Amino acid sequence: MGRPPCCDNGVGVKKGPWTPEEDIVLVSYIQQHGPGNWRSVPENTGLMRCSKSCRLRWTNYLRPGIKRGNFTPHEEGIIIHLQALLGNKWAAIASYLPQRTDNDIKNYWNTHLKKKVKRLQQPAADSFQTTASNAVTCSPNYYSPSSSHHSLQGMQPMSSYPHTTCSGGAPSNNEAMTDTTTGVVSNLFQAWMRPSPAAATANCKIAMQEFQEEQGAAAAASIVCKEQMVTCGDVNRPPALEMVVAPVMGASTATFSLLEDWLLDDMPGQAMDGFMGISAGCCADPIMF
DNA sequence: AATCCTTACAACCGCACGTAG
DNA sequence: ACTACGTGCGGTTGTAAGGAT
Repeated sequence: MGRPPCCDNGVGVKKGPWTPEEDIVLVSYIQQHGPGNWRSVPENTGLMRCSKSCRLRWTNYLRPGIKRGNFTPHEEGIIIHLQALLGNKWAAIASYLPQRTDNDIKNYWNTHLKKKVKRLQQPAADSFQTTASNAVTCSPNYYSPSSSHHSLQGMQPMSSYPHTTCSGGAPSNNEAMTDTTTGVVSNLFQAWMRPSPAAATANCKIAMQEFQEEQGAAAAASIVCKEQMVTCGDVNRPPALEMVVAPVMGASTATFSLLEDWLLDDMPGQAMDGFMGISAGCCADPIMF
């Protein structure tokens, strides 16, 4: 189509870090006119910036409601789970953490979490529960409904992820996933976030049904949801929902229980408590939320 | 104290999609 | 149907700050 590169590759376009003065100009303009029509922003404000740069500065830094600073263990857990489920779909992941930008999450993953996960997976590689069909066992955990800490409870993406288009960019390791499958995975993820195990199971089954309708029974058989009674010390925990997501996840090799073990290891008591809603050391097995 | 290396994060780049004309 | 534009997204780069030597 021969679209010219970006806007404003012309002479006099400023690059590099934004100054406070530029920020003020941009924010005050957006306060008056609202975000959008970015092409007109440099023209109307006199900013020597490309429209794209203005948009990025706003969405990644100046936009109200953005949380800055360290990621909490809870946020880390969400990112790790979602990255394993969805791959490098940062915008989709960011939709579950409305206070964080996709850029923030992407940077945090690249600089912190990727290394951590890799470090974890390396020594434990032999214990991966992979089957001949390259199945990956995921153990999403149960969020205790009685706990005020089940932080994922009720959490929904800001936008309806299954309808989000995944455009552009280099192929991720989950590229083989179809849009439908991505939606199903998202539905499953939401399903096991349900506060009550019954609701979680029900939602998972619904997601399964949808998948079956669209992909056929054989494909649907690759996703197994089951209930599981878990005894943890002297505590009888409600049925946990366990998903086995196999071909759906393709080459993804993350084992959630390992990730969770890492989270347990890494998290000091109170953060742990906030994340899991239970005390550490209760279970040697995959953690029950 | 100076230099080199590593880390963290802001910003840029290029591509793809949706849509209005 | 085609084109141009506006925007979103993911990957990559640039750079400042802190740490190691």
